Amino acid sequence: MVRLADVARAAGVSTSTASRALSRPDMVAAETRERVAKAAAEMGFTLNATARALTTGHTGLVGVIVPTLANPFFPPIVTGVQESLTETGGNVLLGVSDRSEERERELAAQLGSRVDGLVLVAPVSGDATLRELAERLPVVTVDRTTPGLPGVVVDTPGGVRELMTHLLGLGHRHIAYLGGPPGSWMDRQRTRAARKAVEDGGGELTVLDPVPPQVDAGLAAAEHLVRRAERVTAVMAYSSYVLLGLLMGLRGAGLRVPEDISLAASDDLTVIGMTQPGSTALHVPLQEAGAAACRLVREAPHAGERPPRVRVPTRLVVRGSTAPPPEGR
Amino acid sequence: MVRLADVARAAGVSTSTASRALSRPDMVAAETRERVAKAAAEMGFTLNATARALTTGHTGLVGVIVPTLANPFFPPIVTGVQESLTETGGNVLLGVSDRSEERERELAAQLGSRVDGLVLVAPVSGDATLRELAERLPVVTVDRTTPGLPGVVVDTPGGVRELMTHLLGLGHRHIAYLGGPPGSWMDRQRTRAARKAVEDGGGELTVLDPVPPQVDAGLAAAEHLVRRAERVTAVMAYSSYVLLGLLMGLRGAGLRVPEDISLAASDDLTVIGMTQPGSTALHVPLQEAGAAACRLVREAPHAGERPPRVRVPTRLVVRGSTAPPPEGR
DNA sequence: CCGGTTGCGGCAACCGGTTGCAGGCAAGCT
DNA sequence: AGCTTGCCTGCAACCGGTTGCCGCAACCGG
Repeated sequence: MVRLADVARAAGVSTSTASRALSRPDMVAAETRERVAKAAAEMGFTLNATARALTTGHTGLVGVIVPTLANPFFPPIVTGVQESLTETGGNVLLGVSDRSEERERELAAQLGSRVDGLVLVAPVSGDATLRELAERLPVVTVDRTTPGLPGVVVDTPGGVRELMTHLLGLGHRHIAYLGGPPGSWMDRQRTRAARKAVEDGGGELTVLDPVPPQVDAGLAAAEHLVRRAERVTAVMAYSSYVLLGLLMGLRGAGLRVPEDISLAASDDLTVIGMTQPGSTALHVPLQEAGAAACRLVREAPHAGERPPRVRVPTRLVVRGSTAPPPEGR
Repeated sequence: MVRLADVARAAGVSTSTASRALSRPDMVAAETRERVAKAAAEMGFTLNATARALTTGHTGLVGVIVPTLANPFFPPIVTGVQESLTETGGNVLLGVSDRSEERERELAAQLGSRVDGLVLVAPVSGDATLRELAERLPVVTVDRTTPGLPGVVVDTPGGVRELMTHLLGLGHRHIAYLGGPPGSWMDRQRTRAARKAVEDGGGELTVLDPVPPQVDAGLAAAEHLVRRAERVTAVMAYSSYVLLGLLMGLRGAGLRVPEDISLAASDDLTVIGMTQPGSTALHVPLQEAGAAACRLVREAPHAGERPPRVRVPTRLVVRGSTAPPPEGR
């Protein structure tokens, strides 16, 4: 392994000069700089990032701890961080917590001494633990807030409102929300936002029983819906998978989408844009959320009295599954 | 930031002893060891991974470079590496190449000096570039082989054979393969394997025009299929999305799955297990592939004359979408 | 009772860079 | 011409651990 000292010798300068020639070019005469650069290139030299990190105190790495990569919700967040980091040559040090608090803590400890900051996505640890962690290095949470810590959240309530406004604008008055997962905090948020938006718009919201995020759940709900189809003219499903089931089930019962009934989802997995017709959905800008988190980490205001909060807006993607209700409804 | 020297002082020993007490416990008297451990715990001390890496020469990190995280194919591979690494307290340093050769090279250079080895997933760089890289640190490719380098590949041809054998065993004789993406090397592999398996089994394979991995493509193909439905009794689609389209399209045309026609896919995205009935598919053990790659990297035989190759077998998951053909076919 | 082991702990060099400080030199100023 | 100024460069300390080697003390057997 060729070291900086070797390059320096080859270029006939001291290691300090070689170091400066490579990392602070403006501090070195042009001619010297080029001699060093040439020698480095010829010898295939790269600065050793570890050694560099040791002296400078920062590594250029950001740790990202996610619950899992199996849920399509999380990879885009990682991508967002990575992308934002690329601008400055940084990289992502990944941790997967499997939603275990112990593992999360362990990962934070492991990564802590290698990174410039930590992005915790939907962390399971308690507020106190997180705050303690934040005393040692910059920490930002995503999709969760902790008093005293900077955080990034997606404005789902705002998005739900926009989606409902879209449906109301098309003329729908009887709208159903098929929510879930049962008992989830997020679901309550969505339900509340949906109800308020629909009622403010002069409509009526039917809140169906919450279901798990699976296609069968949508199929079952479709059956249930068919009976009340003469009243409900539009359905918002909270999950793309559920929407898929709904779509299949309603079709199976002979209903047309969107002519007889409109469908929309409050997330936007790839598959949903590929149905026929494409389904209207709430695009959740997870990648931007990741990038925002990365920026917050690097601005590194550690813990402050008014930690910065970023709320990233969703975007309504109108595809073919929503249309005005049938005549006379 | 509390350093080892501080702990040592608090415990009344030298830093060397403190170091050994923490990293090589058996070299130190039990009583001393405990005194150090206690001091470390009280002061909230953690060994600085960067400094440690500098002296020991290994970091405990493995770099994983993937083309993207947006394709559901790749995250499981990363998870596999991560999981295999967890056993020894290692972590994953992630790179996303966006399928750009330049970016890939850049990432390899950046990560190279921070990791103990590199897992390149479906790399786009040429063989020569990869071999050159492998001279500097252990490199393993996944889903691609390069002469002289260790690699992990998924045995898709073997899987396709198994899937076809399953269909033949059910009694199907006229089977169609709906492949793609057009022009892909992998598709040719699958086509060849499928043809051989079906013909060996006394059946007849219809190779449909390759399509892009999208639901609409499946819908369109379904229409096409309906006309020849009296001949073909089973279809293997190369992509879950395509299968989904097929399923919708065939149902729309009044055919029942699996009573009238059997469907199967040669990959196994989450959504496919959630159709009604669940779809038979070839489970591709991406996570195991990642874990295998990680093991290879750490055995670190660098480049050798007979670099180790791991071929991970697929697993046929029989769900409800395949059944014997209708009577008399 | 003595020399030889054995076990434990400390000294100091080292990993591969970075950086504060000071010296050397040439150009600029009076 | 003499002195200041400013630009480059080198010296050496340092980042935070690890580890080869040596010394010391206790313990062993003869």
